[in-house]
Amino acid sequence: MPELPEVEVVRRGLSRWTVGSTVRAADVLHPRPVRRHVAGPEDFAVRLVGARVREVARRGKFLWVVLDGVAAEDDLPGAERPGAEGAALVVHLGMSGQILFQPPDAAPERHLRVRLQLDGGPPERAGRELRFVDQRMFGGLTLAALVPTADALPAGIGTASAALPFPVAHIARDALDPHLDLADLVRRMRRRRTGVKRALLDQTLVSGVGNIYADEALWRARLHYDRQTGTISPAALRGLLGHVGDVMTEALAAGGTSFDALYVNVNGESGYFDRTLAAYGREGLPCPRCGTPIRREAFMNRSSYRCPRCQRPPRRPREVLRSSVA
DNA sequence: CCCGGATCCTGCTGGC
DNA sequence: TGCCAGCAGGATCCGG
Repeated sequence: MPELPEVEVVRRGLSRWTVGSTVRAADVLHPRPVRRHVAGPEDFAVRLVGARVREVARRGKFLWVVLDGVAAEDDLPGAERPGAEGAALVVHLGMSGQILFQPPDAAPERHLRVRLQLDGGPPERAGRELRFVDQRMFGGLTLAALVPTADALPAGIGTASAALPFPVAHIARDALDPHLDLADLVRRMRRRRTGVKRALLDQTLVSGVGNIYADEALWRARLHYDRQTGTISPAALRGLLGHVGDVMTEALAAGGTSFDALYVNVNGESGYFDRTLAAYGREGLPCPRCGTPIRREAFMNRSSYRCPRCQRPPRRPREVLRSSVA
């Protein structure tokens, strides 16, 4: 389940393998992963051929490959926006997406969806092809124009440009972005009339946080997932966001220590970092802080893990009281 | 505009 | 042994 740290590991691998290379051929084996490319799989493949990789950037869980020489850039989504310039291949891993580099004659993976043949680039990487493998196909690839952001700061990690791909333009700066405006984020979170975990998972407030790291940060902050954001002090919210950054930084370091930075195990065990998790996936196991068994609860059509002692439910879990009285 | 629930996908697991 | 419900969970869409 790729969240920010896993996606950043993939970004670094992609960058090392592809910067400077040119797409010789593109092959879409299943239409679904390119569904966001409204012009269709054929258009997607045709336009990529001849494109050259300039850099690989990331914001939250979105990756994009900045490309030179994409045919008919003026037709790409977002190209009509004022100041739009250039093109990018946008990659989202969804739940089960992987980027792999393989010899072209290697047996196709069971869930191989898209393959790109590359020419040039780093000499020691020559001859490999890029493969997008995705079992559940929640993720995908698309081509889009780069559009200006509201300010002149770099748009994301790995880019010096202030432009974002059109489909990424609504995504907030992520928890590890040095240009994240923490005070503004705290203000916006407190204005929301919703639970704190919902707010953490809202990619338009702060991006990159998924179910695992949300639960871990809430455990560290001793907060229940359903605490209304407006009832949490600014200092406590800053503390929570500090834990979000810490847990992701630690996870990224653990991913970086593994043998092959390109391999992210998204279907099986999380690998190195999962031994460090305090709450997520630990139903019935003792809380590392107080020993109380961790509880799993259904929340937002998924699971939340918390310590029932360290993370007490709010006194007024919802706003139901107010509306029913009124 | 804001909020929250439904939806899309496939494969695995566990209960009966 | 087979069948089916439940679960995994990203982003997006849509109704209130």
